[in-house]
Order: sequence, then C-alpha cells, then structure tokens
Amino acid sequence: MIAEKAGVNKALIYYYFKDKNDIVKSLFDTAIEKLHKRISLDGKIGPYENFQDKIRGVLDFLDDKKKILSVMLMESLKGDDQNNYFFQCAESVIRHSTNACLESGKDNGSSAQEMQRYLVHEFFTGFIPIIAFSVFQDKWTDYFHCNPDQLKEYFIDEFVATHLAGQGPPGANP
Amino acid sequence: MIAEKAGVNKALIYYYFKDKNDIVKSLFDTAIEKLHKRISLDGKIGPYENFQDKIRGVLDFLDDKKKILSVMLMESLKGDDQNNYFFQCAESVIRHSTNACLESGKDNGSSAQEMQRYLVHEFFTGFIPIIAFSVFQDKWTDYFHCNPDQLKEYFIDEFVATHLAGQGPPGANP
Amino acid sequence: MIAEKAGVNKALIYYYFKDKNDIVKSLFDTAIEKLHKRISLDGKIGPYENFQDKIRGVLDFLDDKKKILSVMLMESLKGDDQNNYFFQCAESVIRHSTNACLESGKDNGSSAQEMQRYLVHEFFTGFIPIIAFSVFQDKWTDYFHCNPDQLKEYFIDEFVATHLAGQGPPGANP
Amino acid sequence: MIAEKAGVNKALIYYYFKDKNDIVKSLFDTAIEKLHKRISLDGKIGPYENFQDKIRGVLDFLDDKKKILSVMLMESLKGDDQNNYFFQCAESVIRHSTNACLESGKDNGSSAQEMQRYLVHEFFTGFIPIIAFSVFQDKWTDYFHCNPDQLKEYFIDEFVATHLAGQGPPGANP
DNA sequence: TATGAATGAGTGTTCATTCAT
DNA sequence: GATGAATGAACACTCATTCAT
Repeated sequence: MIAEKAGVNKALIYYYFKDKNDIVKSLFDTAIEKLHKRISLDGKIGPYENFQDKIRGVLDFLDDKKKILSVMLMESLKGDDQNNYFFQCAESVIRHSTNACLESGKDNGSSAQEMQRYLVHEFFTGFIPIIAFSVFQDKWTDYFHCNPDQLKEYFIDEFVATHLAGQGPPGANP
Repeated sequence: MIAEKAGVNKALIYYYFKDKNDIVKSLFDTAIEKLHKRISLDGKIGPYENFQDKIRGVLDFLDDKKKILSVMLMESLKGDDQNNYFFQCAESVIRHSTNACLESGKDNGSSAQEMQRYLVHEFFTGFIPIIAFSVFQDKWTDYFHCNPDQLKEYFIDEFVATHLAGQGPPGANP
Repeated sequence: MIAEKAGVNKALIYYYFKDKNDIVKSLFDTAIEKLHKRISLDGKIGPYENFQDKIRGVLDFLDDKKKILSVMLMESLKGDDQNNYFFQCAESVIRHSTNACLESGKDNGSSAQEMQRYLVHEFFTGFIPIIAFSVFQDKWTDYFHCNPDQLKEYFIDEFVATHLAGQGPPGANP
Repeated sequence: MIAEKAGVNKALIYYYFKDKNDIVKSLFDTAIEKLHKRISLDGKIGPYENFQDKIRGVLDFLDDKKKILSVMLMESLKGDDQNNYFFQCAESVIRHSTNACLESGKDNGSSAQEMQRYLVHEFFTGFIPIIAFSVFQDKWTDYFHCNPDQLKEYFIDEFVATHLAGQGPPGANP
C-alpha cells in the first residue's frame, strides 16, 4: 500500500527501510514528534479557562491520529518487540506535559517513588482513557448507536471528574 | 500453533471448530463466562471492607486472563469484525456488576441518557484502566524496571481515588 | 453428503465401499442398469408412430439422470481411470438398442468393420448429441435466454434430420 | 503443478495471475483466440474440394487442443461458474464460421427463431460431435483397440453424412 | 455394524523479503 | 535509485481415508 501510494516499486522500500518493523518505527517516530510539538505549543498558549476545553483540544488533535495510535497500541500488546513504542510515547508525553505544566525543566526535588506513582496515575487514569476514547469512539457510537458529540461530552465530563481527583505532579503543589 | 501445542494434526482442529473465527469466538466465550461467574460470586461474598480489596481481588482474578484479554482488545482494535467481543464483554461486565452492586435487577427508573453516561464512565475510567493494567503490568515493570507489587499498590490507590470520584450507577444515590 | 443423507457416520461408508471410486462405480452401475431396463422395455412397446416421439421419450427418461450423466462424462474426460464407464455405458446402450431394434441377439453376419463404423455413427452422431442435450439443456436456456420447450423441439427436429441420414445397423437393411 | 512444470516457486504464479480462475480464463482465452485465427484463415483459403477435407483439417487443428477442450467441457459441466466459456467458445466459433462461410457479415434478414434453430443444429450436431471426437479419439482406440486413422475416416464419413443433412445457415439458401 | 476421533497430503493464497539488473 | 521477477515460509482450509473401540 505504501509503495502504491508513493507510486514506486515495492522493492524500493527496502532501499530506504531495513524491514517492515523499520517502517512502523519511523511512522511511530513521526507521530511522537507531532505530539511533542503540540505539547510544547500547548504550554505556550495555555492556561486554559478550564480543563474541559483543554481535553476537548487534545481529543480533536488526536482524532486524525487514531489509526497510528491503534497500531501502536496493538504492536505493544503483541509484546514480541523489544522497544515498546507505546510506552516510549506515553512516557515522553507525560514528562513533556508535566514540564510544560510546571513551566520548568529543573529538578523539583521529587523522589523516584513519587515520580513512579505520578507516572502510574497519569498513564492508567489519564493517558490510557484518552487514547482509548480516540481509538474507540467510532466503534462505540456504532455499537451503542449513540450520538458522537454527546459521547464526547459525556467522556470529557467523566474524565475530568475522575482524573483530576487523583494526585498531581510530584513537587507541584504542597 | 494450537494443533502443535495440543500435539495433534492441524486438520483435527477443523473437526472441533468450523473455522479460525470459531476458535477465537469459543475462546472469548469461555473468558466472558468466567468473568460472569466471578461477578455473581462477587455479589454474594461482598460487601468488601473497602474498595481497595475488591480491586485487588479483581486484578488477581484477571491475572491469568491477560493473554486472551490482549487478543480481545486487539481484535476489537482491528475493527474489521462485525461482532465486537470486547464491547460485548465490557457491556455485560458493567451491567452485571452494576446489578450485583445494586442487589436488584429491577428497573430503577433511570433514563437511557443516564445509563449512557454511566456506561461511558464505567467503560473509560473503570473497565479500560483495569484491563490496561492487566495486560500492561508486565511490560511496565520491564520498561520502568520497577517492583510489580509496588506497581499494583500504586495502581490500586490511583484507580480508587479517581474512579470513585465519578458518578455512580443511575438510580443508586437518592 | 452421502453419509449425511443416509443418516450414518462417514466412516461406515468405508465398510460398504472400498473407496470413493467404488461409490462412483456403483452409482454408474445402477444408472446403466436403469438404462438397460428402459431399453428392453422400449423394444417391447415400440414401434413408435414416428422417430420424433421416440426421441422425446428418451429425452424425458434421461432428464432426471442428467446429474449422474454429467459425472460419468467428466470422469471419462479426466481420463486417469482405467475402466471408462462412459464408454461402457455407451457401448451397452448402443448394442442393446440395436438388438431391441432388430429384435434378435443372433449374429447377423456383419463384419467387425461394419460394426465399428456403426458404433462410430451411433456414438458420435447419436449417443453424444443426446447426452449433450440432456446435460446442457438447462445451461443453454440460461445462456441464450430461450424457451426450454422450443429448444427441445428444435433439438429433436435437428437430431432426427441428421442422425437418421447416417447409416443404419449392420446387416439390417440391404 | 503449473509452478512445478515451469520450474518456479508456487508464489510466482500469483505475480502473473490474480487467482486460479484467472489462470483458467487465460488458458481458455488463448485457445479461443487460436480458434478464431484459424476460422478467419479458413475463410480465405477455402472453398474446399469437398467437406471431408475441411473436417479433416479442423480435426488435425484441434488435435493438440484436446486437453484444454476437455477442461473447458468439464468446467462447463460443473456448472457452478457464471461465465460459461464452453458456450462462449461454441457461440463465437459458430457465428464466425457462419460469417466466413457466407462471406458476409451483413444482416441477411434471418429471424431470431431461425437463428436459434440454426445454433441448435450447429451446436448439437456439429460442434459437439467434433469436440467429442477430439477429446475421445484416444480413449476410443484404447477402449475398442482399433486403428486411429480408420476411426478418423469413419467419423468424418458419418459426420459429413449426418451433419450436412440438417439445415444450413439462416438466409443462406434462397 | 457403527462410531468419534484422527491423519497425511494436498490446495489456493498471502506476506515479507531478496535477487539480478 | 529503481525495477520486475522471484522466493521461503507460512496460513486457512479441504479431502479422502484410517484407527481404535
């Protein structure tokens, strides 16, 4: 498909990429890079009036990335790969958005333990639900025959209500 | 692979199953059935001292189901299937555990809208994080080189703190 | 299919028949036997008012045998079998109908050459067109979108006009 | 088998052909194309001294096509196909040879009914016996232990005697 | 006789990759 | 850089047959 879309011979792909995995990796790299750009930009344009609007923005941004996110998720679930791009992505997004949020890259005295707990919080109750919504929203409206816009509003409400109830970044607010 | 592991001829598989899809379906059915049994049992032995213990129990129960859950998740992500087993599973688990929780199957006067909102809540901030933890815990400890037991405690803390902050089942609280 | 229709286990078939070929053979034998019965009967009830009616009768008789005739034809075309049932069938039908026609089984002084020539005539301009009509009539009406009854009349006309123009049985008419 | 005979990898076949059906189609197309070329050529070199010689020529030409003709016949007998190549072949051969025979492609005022009757005649008492002879001659000499050349002469005699006795092309004879 | 379970040997097809030029 | 041709290894599945009881 890639060769066809690029209008070149299939064999030529092996001139630029080592193998299929290498293509996927490069796709992932591009996607992660875009996320980073968006996050640093996010730090500059914020603070948002409210958290709802911020999440809405993130969701809109992710909407045309849901395909590659699905693939990333599946690749990481297969588990036969050494370099877990999904985790790499999650980690860098969490660290970047935290920094952007705290507006400082400097060490803020948090312990490794606090950091771990924070990562667990952000990954399982923040990153994962957001990604899940992105990749599942279409299937959800199909399965439950419901309105996409209302689904999004419900999700944002519930996400904000739950996620913000958890702990903030280490060393942020006393 | 299945035939090989079972030490039988490949063709024998087609004596017991119609086709590949039939195998997958039967695997899913078995898994879902186990979940249901566990949930009804859960209703009987409850109420727990605290929610933490309940989640710990669920996590332990899911631990040897993580493989099939991964497959279910991936199949649903591929999206070329008509019958989304992952959603079926999620829906039935949520409905069953809600009934078990409310200790009544009778109509409690909740509107379809309230139910949708509740489903969204339970799916994206309850079911999804739990499943994600089950299928990702090993990869997490590998990736972040951390202690599995501590990871589980962190997760349970954060899960309870966030998930319970959201809305309860429709018609539950007066 | 046979086992299913007979309401027995597939393996039981191998108790009564050596192999698949043996089943087919027995099917052929039954079909050929039916043809013979019909031919001797034919000898008794004839002579027909005209040849047209006789052919019409043969065609009607063959109509529910077209499936097995197709199979016989195909088996003989495959050619990897030693005992060509299609030829056996053709030969016995031709010899029987000749005898029935001449009303005698006795040697009528015809040479082997005359017999060969007669067999060639009967097979290629008699037996083959008749069989071809039986197995192809449905496909023909499908393909040319024409009326089955008219097709049959056209065929009978043309068959009689051509076939009877050829030579008769050896030693029949001087 | 094809890959093996060609001394190449099985997968290579799928580089040149879409699927199994595509292979068969291309085989049929090639055969039909050859028939057409031969027919138009036939129109140019005729008229023959006598019809016997013409049939002899056709039979010689078909001799190395008997394998593909068998397959075409069998495929059409199986009947699970939508595009009946055997009928397509027969129709185009009959129409072409009729045109070549009449030396004009122009409308000669024949009705659809006359055409149908002519097609029936040509197919069942012309095309079919000729094809049958091609595909069965070897099996016949095997079965009846007779001389191939004499068989051919017998067939030609009987074919000409019978087939020409039927009706000519519509609009041919005034 | 009769059956459930099992099997070897295919068939048609795809996939990721490589080779020779 | 770029291509057409080629390949090994698998996959999903069927078929005719056999085994053990």
